[in-house]
Amino acid sequence: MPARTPLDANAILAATEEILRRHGPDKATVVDVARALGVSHAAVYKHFPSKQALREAVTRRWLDRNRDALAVIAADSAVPPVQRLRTWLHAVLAGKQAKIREDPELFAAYGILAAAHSSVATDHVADLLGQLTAIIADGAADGSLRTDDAEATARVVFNATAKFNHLAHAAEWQNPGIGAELDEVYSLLLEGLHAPTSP
Amino acid sequence: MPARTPLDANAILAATEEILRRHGPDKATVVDVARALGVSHAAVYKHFPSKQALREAVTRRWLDRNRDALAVIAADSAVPPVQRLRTWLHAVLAGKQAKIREDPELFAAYGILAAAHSSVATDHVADLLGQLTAIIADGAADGSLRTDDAEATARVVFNATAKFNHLAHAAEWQNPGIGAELDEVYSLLLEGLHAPTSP
DNA sequence: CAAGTTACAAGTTTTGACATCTGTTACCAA
DNA sequence: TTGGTAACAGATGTCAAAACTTGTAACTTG
Repeated sequence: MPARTPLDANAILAATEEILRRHGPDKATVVDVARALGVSHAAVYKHFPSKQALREAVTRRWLDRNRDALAVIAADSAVPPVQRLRTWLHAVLAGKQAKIREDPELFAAYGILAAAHSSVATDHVADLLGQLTAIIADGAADGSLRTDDAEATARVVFNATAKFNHLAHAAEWQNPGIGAELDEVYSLLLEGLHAPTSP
Repeated sequence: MPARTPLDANAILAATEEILRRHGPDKATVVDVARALGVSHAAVYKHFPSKQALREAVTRRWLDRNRDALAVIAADSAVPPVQRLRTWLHAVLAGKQAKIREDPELFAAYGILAAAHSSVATDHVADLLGQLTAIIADGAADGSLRTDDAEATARVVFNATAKFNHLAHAAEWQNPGIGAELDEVYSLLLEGLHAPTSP
C-alpha cells in the first residue's frame, strides 16, 4: 500500500520536532515519528540514513531559524555598529531565553542533541561568529571600533560573552539580573579596564 | 567491639575521597566508606548527619584547597595588580586543568557534587570574587586600574571569563589554545574595544 | 558518656525476563 | 526507479521482584 500523501524530508522533520516536544529527547523514537506520519518506520529510513542523522537535521533546522533571525540584526546597516553589537549580543541571549520559556522540553531536547552531535553545534557557532565578525568589521570601517583583525576580535567577544551565549549556562539565564550582567560585560569590553596612560 | 584507632572527621573525608575516586559519585555509598575505614556505616553517621552533609564537606574541602592556592597569588603585593590579575585568571584555569589531568574520575565526581549542592558552589564563587575584588581594589589604589566599584568590576571580569572558570566549560579546557584565548579576553578587557574619542 | 555496635523500616537501585527500538534486507507497486 | 511494506537480528529499554542503601534506634563497652 503506497502512501497517499508523498512523504518528504520536511514533513518528517516537522513530525520529529512534534514528537520531540511531546516525548522528550530520550523517549522520542523513529517508530513514534513514523506512526505520527502514518507510515512504517522503514519509510523514514529511506529519507534519513540513521536516527542520529534525523536528529542532527532537526537540530540544524532549529539552530538555523535562530541564526536567520540574528542575521537580520547583524546586517542592519541603519544601526551604528556599536549599538548593533549590543543589540545582537542581547538578541542571542533573548532568543534562547524565549525558547526556554515557550517550550522547556523542546529546549532541553535540543540542548542534548546539540551537545551530542558537535558538528551541528560548531557549525552554528561558526555562523554566529560570521555575523559578529561582520558587525565588528563595520565598526572598524566607520572608525567606531578598534581592531586589527575583525574575525579574531569576534572570537574574543564571543568567548567573553560565553556566559550569555553558551547552552551550558542555560540554567543561569532564568536569573532576572542576567540582562544587566550582559550589559556590564558589554560595557567593560567596549571601554576597557586600564586607566588612561595620559589622563 | 570499639574502634582501635579513633575515627575522626578528617579520616572519614579522606576515605570518602578515595571511594569517590574509585567508584564515582553515583556508586559511592556510605557503607563503602565505612568498610574502607573498618567500621560500621552507623559510625560514620555519628560524625556526619547525612550522606549529603558528608558529600558537601568533602566537596568543600576540595574547593578550599584550590581557593587557598589562589589566595596566595591574589595577595602577593610584590606583583603589580595588572600582572597579578592576569596570573590569577590563568591560575584559576590551570588549577582546574591540573585536576582534570591528574584524576579525571575525581574531577568529574566533584563537578557533579558541586553542581548538586549549590550552596557549596556559590560559597566558592563568593570566595573567588573576594580575591578578585582585592586585586582590582589594589589596582584602583595604585592608579593602574579604572573602576568605580571594585566588587562590581570583579563580578564583571568573572562573568567575562566564565569560559575559563566555570565547570560547565571543563570539556573545552582540553583544547591546547585555551590559554591563548584567555589571554585575548584578558587583553580586550584591559584595553577595550572602543576607538579613542580623540586620536 | 563517648564511640562504637547490631538490627531494622523505608526508600532506592540492581537484576533478569520480556518488550520495544534500530537498522537491514528482501520484496511490492506505480 | 522512486517510495513504500513486512519481517528480522541484535541492541536497548521497561518493569516487577530481590538486594542494597540510608537513616534511626536501642544496645554494648571502656
